[in-house]
Amino acid sequence: MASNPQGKDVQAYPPTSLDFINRPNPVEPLAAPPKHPLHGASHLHSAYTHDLRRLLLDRVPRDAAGEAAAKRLRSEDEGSSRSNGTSQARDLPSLPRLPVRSGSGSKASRRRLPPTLSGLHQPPPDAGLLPSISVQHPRQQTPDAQVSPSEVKVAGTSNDTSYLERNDCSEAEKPALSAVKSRSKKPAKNKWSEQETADLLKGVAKFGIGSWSKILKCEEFSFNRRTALDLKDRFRVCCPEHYRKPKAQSQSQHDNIEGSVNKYAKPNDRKGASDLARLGIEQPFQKSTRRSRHGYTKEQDDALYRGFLEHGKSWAAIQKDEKVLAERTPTDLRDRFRLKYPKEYAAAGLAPRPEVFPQPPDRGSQAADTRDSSANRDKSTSEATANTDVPVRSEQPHLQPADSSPASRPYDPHVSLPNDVFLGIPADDEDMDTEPLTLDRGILDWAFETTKLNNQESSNSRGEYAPPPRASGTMPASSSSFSNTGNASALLPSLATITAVSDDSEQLELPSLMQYFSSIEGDSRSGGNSFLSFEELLSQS
DNA sequence: GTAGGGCTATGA
DNA sequence: TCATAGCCCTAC
Repeated sequence: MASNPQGKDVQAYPPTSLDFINRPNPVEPLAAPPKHPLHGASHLHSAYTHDLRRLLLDRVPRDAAGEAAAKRLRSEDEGSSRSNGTSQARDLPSLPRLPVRSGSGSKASRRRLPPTLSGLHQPPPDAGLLPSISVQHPRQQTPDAQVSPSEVKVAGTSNDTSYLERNDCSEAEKPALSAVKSRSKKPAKNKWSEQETADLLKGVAKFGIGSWSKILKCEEFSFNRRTALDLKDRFRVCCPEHYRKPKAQSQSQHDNIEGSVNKYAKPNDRKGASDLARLGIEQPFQKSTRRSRHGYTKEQDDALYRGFLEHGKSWAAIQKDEKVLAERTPTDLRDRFRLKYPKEYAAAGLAPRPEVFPQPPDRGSQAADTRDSSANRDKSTSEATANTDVPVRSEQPHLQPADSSPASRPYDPHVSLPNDVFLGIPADDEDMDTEPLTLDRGILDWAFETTKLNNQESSNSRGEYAPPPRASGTMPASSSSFSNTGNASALLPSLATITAVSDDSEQLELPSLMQYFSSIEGDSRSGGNSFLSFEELLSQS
């Protein structure tokens, strides 16, 4: 802590964005002086130098509010020097004010999010100007790389929620995750074009109803990011009369099917015989040879369980032994038992059922990779299930799998929630009242690993924060390391804990992304206590 | 015959 | 459009 000529303490580092964030709430001032978010050194918020204040005012856009603030400052300066000559007013910065909810009298005690955490899973608004911290594929920033404004905009408004698709969270964290997901997960509509529909119908004419994957893979036809499921759904809309004859015994169900078709299908979505003829489809569609589905009765389930107790996993023996299961194949029985009694199934040393989430090429990026990783995940969950004797599927019925879902994709810092609560992008204040912000757990891995590293390495005995190795240039893979490091999950606060902060003065202190940026930029100061200020970030861009 | 894992019908 | 679960394919 240095001293200015007036003898007052000033902070020993340029103000970072987090300093502005941690400015006391004008509604509910902090009882304790704020600390630096990285090394915990206290600094007085009222100790900004006059030069800094002038600098900040120069940076503030000279809109009406900015002019008013400048005028206010000037008048305060003059007034204070005229009146008592004290430097108190001079030392109080007149920074841009935090937004204060109008008419918030009754909500003045509204809980404030720990600002250090609230934006960590979000890139800065101009993230495209900064080097990638992607886990697996860091973006190659060439010196002449130009980022168009539209690209930055896309990064800031993406609907991608991959950073939310995690299944390694605790039960307490799930509500928070689902809340954010429900807020941000809104995939864009991908309407079927006439050409796509024509290709679909031709494909059905060629391969038959139900061969959706074959149609999808056939190079003869082209589809815009469709899955086999999409093809089936589209065909059901276009040709309901060809798709799965409704159950004869239930006229109401038949009505429902027709009703649902009419509900969603526009008149020109329905394809009649004339439409098919125009596409060169003269023959009726080949029906699927697939057996129709039959739900299991309680009697069948009981018989299956009984048979398993007697014959173990000899499904054929069970099928022969239980009359009520005569219509099922041994594999059917295996499938049902796997689903209905996962615990017993795992106890028999069998792998749990794989979870399938078909994705179009672009949504899943690389289908082959998805499947490979999905298989790996299944193996790992199988081992976990066998070891813990806990049915994985029944424990996590609503979670997307980590690998086949977007969760498996690397953490992408260029994907963010549409609002940044502290970097100036307008935020929906009402949402903030009811929905917690979430933090990508990968950052916690990193924090934990870094802390551990600092404790181990005596070279940094002053306890200073050490940035990640510059050579890697990547953030640590989050899901695997976190789920496998029980220590990390034990030492770090759960998401629920973070979002449930009730004491306004409590703020978790985690390493800043700014620090990381400075390290991968090769800043020689990165090992010390210097941090990139706004000025430096702007100048580097 | 069984296991692993993919495909797709069904209904919301 | 999606989640669920019954059905299916293939390797061993």
